[in-house]
Amino acid sequence: MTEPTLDELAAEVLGIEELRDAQRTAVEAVLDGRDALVVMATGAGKSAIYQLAGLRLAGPTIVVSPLIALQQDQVANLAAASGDEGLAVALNSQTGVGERRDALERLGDGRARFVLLAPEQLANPDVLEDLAAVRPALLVVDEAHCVSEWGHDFRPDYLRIGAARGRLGDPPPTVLALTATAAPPVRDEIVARLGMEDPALVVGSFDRPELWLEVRRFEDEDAKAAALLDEIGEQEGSGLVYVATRRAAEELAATLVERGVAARHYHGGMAAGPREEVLEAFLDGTARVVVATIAFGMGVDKPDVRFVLHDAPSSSLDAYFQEIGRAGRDGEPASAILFYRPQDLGLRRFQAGAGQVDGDQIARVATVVEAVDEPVDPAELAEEVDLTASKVTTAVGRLEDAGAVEVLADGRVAPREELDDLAGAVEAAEEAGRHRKAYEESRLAMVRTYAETRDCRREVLLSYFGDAFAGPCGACDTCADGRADPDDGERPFPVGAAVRHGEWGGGVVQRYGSGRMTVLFEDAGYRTLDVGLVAERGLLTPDD
DNA sequence: CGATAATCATATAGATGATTATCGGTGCTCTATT
Repeated sequence: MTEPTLDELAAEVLGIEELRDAQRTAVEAVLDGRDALVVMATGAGKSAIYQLAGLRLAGPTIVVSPLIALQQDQVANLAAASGDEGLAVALNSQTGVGERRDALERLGDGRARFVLLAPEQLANPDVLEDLAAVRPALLVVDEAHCVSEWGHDFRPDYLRIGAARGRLGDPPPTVLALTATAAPPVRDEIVARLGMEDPALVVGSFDRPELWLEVRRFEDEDAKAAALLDEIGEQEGSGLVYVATRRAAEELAATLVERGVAARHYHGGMAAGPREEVLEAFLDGTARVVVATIAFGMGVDKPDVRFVLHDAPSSSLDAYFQEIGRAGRDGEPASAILFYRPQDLGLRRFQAGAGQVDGDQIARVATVVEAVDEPVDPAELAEEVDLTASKVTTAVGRLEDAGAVEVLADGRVAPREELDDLAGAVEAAEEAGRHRKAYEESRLAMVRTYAETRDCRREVLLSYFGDAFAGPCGACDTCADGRADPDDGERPFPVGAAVRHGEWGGGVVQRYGSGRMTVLFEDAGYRTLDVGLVAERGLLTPDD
């Protein structure tokens, strides 16, 4: 009996008529036992990659997914596509004891091929042991940008997936990371944190030509609010409005309802019931507009979203691109308009910089870890040093970055040799914190660049993701206004060139525009320099 | 960082402006109660 080909498997089990090249490349890499990072636009069939690879591999596939709702969707999708109700199972805090035992049994004897879970599950040594026992062949990290976006303070178990992998078998399972949005430094971090070795990098096209890109600038808050309301009134079809606070979501939705717009609000402070209800209403068109915080969106696959408006800039272009990417998935024209006030970057700066700890707090945590003979539980640590759990998490993360402590698979914190020099370790941890902050600042600066550019917006956006798109695109406000400056020529280094700066170290040229060039430095993040000055003063030299 | 709520000072009773304090976004899991 011959094995079915990938195409046959895709057609018969998953109902996929034709595999795209990128999908095939990624599946084949994984089947060869090679780690892979796939960056592909939403809707391009990322799930099919792990599904196909998983069906072909000898052992079961573990899929790490950030939300329980997404895990349930995936379980249901696999069941529906294959007609096999139990092909995929989920493990989470809501799984009962019997259900859990049954799931593991099915994974063990091959009746179930996929298990969906959140990274927090991998922090539980018992779960890890149970999973290792079914000899998984593949570890998939879906929405892999969460490693970088959430791991540092919000959901630290995202940073522990790499360590968990090592306990899932010998040799450990192949790692497949999937995401729709990841600029080069985010990709590098995913690869490093997941401990991927020589990964195959599969990057699809980022451009979404059906999206109209526009930024409207305001100085006055009231003027901005009025313009936003008018725009929502004029837009036709379904749309999303992203706001920065829960309160703004509720207030704007209420104002829209007063004006006769079928609008609802959505944010993370709502109970599960109402949240689900709003999502349903948006999907079936009962709610034409949803006003939401960043809580809304992951896994929302509605093809006919006609507009995504932003009342405030996002914290990064990665986040912005993901949010506007929810429009126009049917390929029909859709609008992405940012209502921009420079002051609004302040709130995002705060939000991106949250989870900062000072030297004293780091020192207190380090002292306790150093003083205790055995690994410490973070909860005890929090009590001992009188800090909140999240502060302790951040402090531990910084110390870990500095190589001074180690977080074990069960979450306990153990000192490393470097901690003997307490002052030195604390200083290194503070430095790691400053580094992180500078990086976040530079990402926010790129949002500012996008908002304030007079060049083609599509070019700014795509170059951020390392795409060599050269404007004008003809589908953004600057191109339409004829403002987009044709590139005036002087390019001391080509895009993609490795350069070195006296203060900021090594970096890579990202893009040119309006007489300025953007360089992504390894240590200092994104920086924009004047091309004339670079040439005149020799600010940059070729590297390697 | 910036918007807003709370408090204070003034200087004589109700309100205005100045200063200070607080808040702001994403979810999992475990535990204790209804």
